Amino acid sequence: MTVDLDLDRYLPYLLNRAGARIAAAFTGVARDYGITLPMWRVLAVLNHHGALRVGGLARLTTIDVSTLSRVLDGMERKGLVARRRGGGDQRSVTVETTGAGRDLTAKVVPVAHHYEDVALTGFDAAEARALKAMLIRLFENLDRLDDDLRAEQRDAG
Amino acid sequence: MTVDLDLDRYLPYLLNRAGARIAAAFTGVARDYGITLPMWRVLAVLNHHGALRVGGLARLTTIDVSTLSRVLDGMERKGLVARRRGGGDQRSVTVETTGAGRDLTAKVVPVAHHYEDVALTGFDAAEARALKAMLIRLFENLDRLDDDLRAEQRDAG
DNA sequence: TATTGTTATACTCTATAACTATA
DNA sequence: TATAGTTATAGAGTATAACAATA
Repeated sequence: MTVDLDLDRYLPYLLNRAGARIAAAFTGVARDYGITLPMWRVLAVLNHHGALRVGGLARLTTIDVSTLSRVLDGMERKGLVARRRGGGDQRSVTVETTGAGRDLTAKVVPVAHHYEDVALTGFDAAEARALKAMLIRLFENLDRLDDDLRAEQRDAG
Repeated sequence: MTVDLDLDRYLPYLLNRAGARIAAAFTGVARDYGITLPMWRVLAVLNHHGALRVGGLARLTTIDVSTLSRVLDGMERKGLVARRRGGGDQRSVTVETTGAGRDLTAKVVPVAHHYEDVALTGFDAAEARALKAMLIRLFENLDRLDDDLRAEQRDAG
């Protein structure tokens, strides 16, 4: 080891490895149902939160707005979601699932639960809870970091 | 909520969100040093494990072999790594960092540590250890799942 | 015959910026 | 002027399969 970075205990590496594995597994599932992984993320978020504006959907799916716009194009072509302008602010676009979108979601959700169960094999309920709580704290810390970086750039620019 | 999938407690979602955030942050860092995130992953793995064959490097970076082949093309053009054929099996190609690659790694590692510290703000040492241990178990469970799926496909095909 | 790695190809995602419409 | 979303575009990653060389 030339420089001191112990990958086996380096959080971003461990997070990426686990995330890549679970994403790869679910990419296969999504394909079985004729969609991509980002499309499944959109369906899952809409299922949980109901109709959302594009910006909010982008934040909740961690998909960039411009990328999401194209993902939604594809989903509209497949008849899974519908976009409508307005709802107060006429600049905004609200996205909601169609009946077909909800049907597909209902089919995939049990598989999603199964994969989570497999991932958590050997974890007891308390451990699983603790893991999820820590992932949430991690995300919030990084969220704050993002804000700080933006503030620095604003001050510098 | 139409179907029962509580995203706020759904592990793959939480993992993806945290992973996406940390990847976005580190994509910016990598760019500051003139490389991409996958290139940084390659440098970090080579730094930790020493010279590796392409296959092993692909496994340890969670980058597909064919994708990695192109990433390495770019890194060779930048003079960060060198490939050499052989070392026993003449089909294999061994990848190692150059002096410039090691210099760059040495510059990025402190930043990597900083980002880990920020991500773990508010975690005590025991919590951080527990989180990392659980991420490793998670990965191993999914690894086994991957093997099982491959076995099923083999049996089916 | 199977495996290692590269190459071809086509597709998806990503990121920046320019643009339209509205606020 | 600023914001919401789309579109243009170029690039980077991904996946499958075909391929060359070696085992």
